[in-house]
Amino acid sequence: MAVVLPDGSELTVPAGSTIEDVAYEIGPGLGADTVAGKIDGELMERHAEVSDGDRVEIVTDQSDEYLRVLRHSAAHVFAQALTRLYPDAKLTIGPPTDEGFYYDVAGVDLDENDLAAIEDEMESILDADYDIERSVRSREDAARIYADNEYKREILEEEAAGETVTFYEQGEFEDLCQGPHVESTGAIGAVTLLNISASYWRGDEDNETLTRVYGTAFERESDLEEYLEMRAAAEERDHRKIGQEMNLFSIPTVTGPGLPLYHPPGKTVLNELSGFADRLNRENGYEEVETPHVFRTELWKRSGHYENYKDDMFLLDVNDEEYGLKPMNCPGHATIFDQQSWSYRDLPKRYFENGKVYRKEQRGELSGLSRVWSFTIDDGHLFVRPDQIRAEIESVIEMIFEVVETLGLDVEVALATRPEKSVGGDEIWESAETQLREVLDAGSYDYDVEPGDGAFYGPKIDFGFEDALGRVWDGPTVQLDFNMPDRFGLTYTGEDNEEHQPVMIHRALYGSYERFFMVLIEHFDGNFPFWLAPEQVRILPVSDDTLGYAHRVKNALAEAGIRVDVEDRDWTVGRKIRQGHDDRLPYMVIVGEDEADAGTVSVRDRFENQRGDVDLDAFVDHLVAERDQKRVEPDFIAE
RNA sequence: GCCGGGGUAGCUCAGCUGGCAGAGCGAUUCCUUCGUAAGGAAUAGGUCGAGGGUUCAAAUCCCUCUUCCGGCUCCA
Repeated sequence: MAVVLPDGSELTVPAGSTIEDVAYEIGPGLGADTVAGKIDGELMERHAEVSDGDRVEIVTDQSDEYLRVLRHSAAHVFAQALTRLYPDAKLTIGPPTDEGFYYDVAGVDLDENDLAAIEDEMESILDADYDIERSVRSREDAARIYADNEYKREILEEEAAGETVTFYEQGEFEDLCQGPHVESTGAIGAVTLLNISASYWRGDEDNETLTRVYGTAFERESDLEEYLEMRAAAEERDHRKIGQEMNLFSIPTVTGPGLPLYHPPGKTVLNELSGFADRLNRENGYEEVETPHVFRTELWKRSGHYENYKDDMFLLDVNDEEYGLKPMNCPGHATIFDQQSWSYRDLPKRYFENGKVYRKEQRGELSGLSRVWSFTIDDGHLFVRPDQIRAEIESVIEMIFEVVETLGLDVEVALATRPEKSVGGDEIWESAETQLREVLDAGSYDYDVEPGDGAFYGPKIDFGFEDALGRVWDGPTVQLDFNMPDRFGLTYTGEDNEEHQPVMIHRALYGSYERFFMVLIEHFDGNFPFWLAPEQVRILPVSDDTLGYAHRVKNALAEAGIRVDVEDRDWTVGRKIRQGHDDRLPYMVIVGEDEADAGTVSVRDRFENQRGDVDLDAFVDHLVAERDQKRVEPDFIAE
């Protein structure tokens, strides 16, 4: 039989060959270095058998996947150390992740103070350099070994397919595991435990709570140090920290959880964002509407939100009648559409609202601006004929990419399909999902499919952004909805003079302003592009003698619509500059006697570039252009 | 909602094996009028998240609540 190698060539090997055999077939050096392999892209143990036609890739300590293998082994080292210190601990699963590994355990009560001792034990296991050896046992033997561990027995029963299972041994420790692993514990150069939390057995909240310990491992100590420094740097970019430093927003305890307050500088940024969205909406034929924050629950019974999300809504009793704060804007917009009759010639109808919504999310979920109880969606709802669906979705995706590219963000695209809890028939869902998929394919966008992740009323395309710590959050979205128009009885008159049902498209360019703000703060580390910066320019007079000229310069900039202030505190110039950098200003303007006499300014940007003897009008012209073109970085001095 | 860790001056934090509530920054006042990343001095500033308990005595120990953080689960 033959397997296909990464370079596309075919290699003939005897039937029953393993990955390691394939490697030896390629060359004895490679065979000896083989740690694991990939069959059709899936990471496998090096003893795994290959089949005819498989795409086979050899993993050595030079491969990208090696780190994953090493971290899996590090998880075993953790388990070994834990078992030594806590013999009653029951191991469950301990996989590698993108950043490191975790191990879920039961039967122990750990807190963060216990990690240091476990880490010490792990170090000594690395030093001991135990060989990591694979062994094969019968399922009966394995079950006997795990007589006291119901979790491992459950894994044996449900997940181990064959009559035999594999174990990996290192020193006195062994663990049921499919591998692959590194040669010996000494191959793991550096290991650390990061934090401790809870998880549920098999990820089901009805199951027992397990203790999850997160850690990471590297080949070299220097790599670990680099990683820890990176993490520390990422923490510095945390939007909650920067939000405080730049006076953007606060979420005080007294106002209730997840209810952010925007301070003037924060609101300034939000206004710029909504202005940008206004322009895009106007250019794309949207009409702005406005709806109240509270409605009769009757409305959400009609839309289906009440049935699905009643427990997460803020409900009010008003004169013995139930009202609720709006968790979504779409029922309001559908109702507006329903207030008059429409011809097929009127469609598509595109409504838009910066609509504040309220959702009583689970308390443990709230986090800065990324998960909140009150947030504003730049919410658009399109009422379209079936033949208009594709063009409208394409247009929305173009608008989203205009935002993403203007700001230089990285975005992940995902198609989310029908969830378990959903309304509407099979054909409707099928058709909706197919159309979204076709648009994505036609535009040759890279995207993942997330089965079951759609909204209850329809499938959607989600656009995700990473925060400073690499967590992905949903931002922009396009959702196709055949169900809401049905529930609201929406119609238009067709060319045939018959009544037809329009299709609804829900869309948001930012998602929620709150979350998008979080993404921007962390992406730019608070160093907003000029057009977004709360304070765009600060004038620093060298001494009080030039305060008057400083104000004249300020007025000249303010007249051009620049957000500008004069630093008039009794400080040295050095101190003022220091503060200006701490405040993340795009530009500072220093004015002293020389500038006052010449009618010029001295400009300093956030990159510490400076240029003196600058003509004021030329500077203003540049700022206006930089603002209007939404350039990402201050470039007056660079240009 | 679940597990773990936190909440002390406007901000960042120390104090928490019980014994007079602290520092730096910021603010205010005074001195200084300064040329590209922190000039000097003085002063003010606190219901130690809230409530209850133990104690001669609680920021400190115990309980309840609240809120934040890290994960888990959830996310229209």
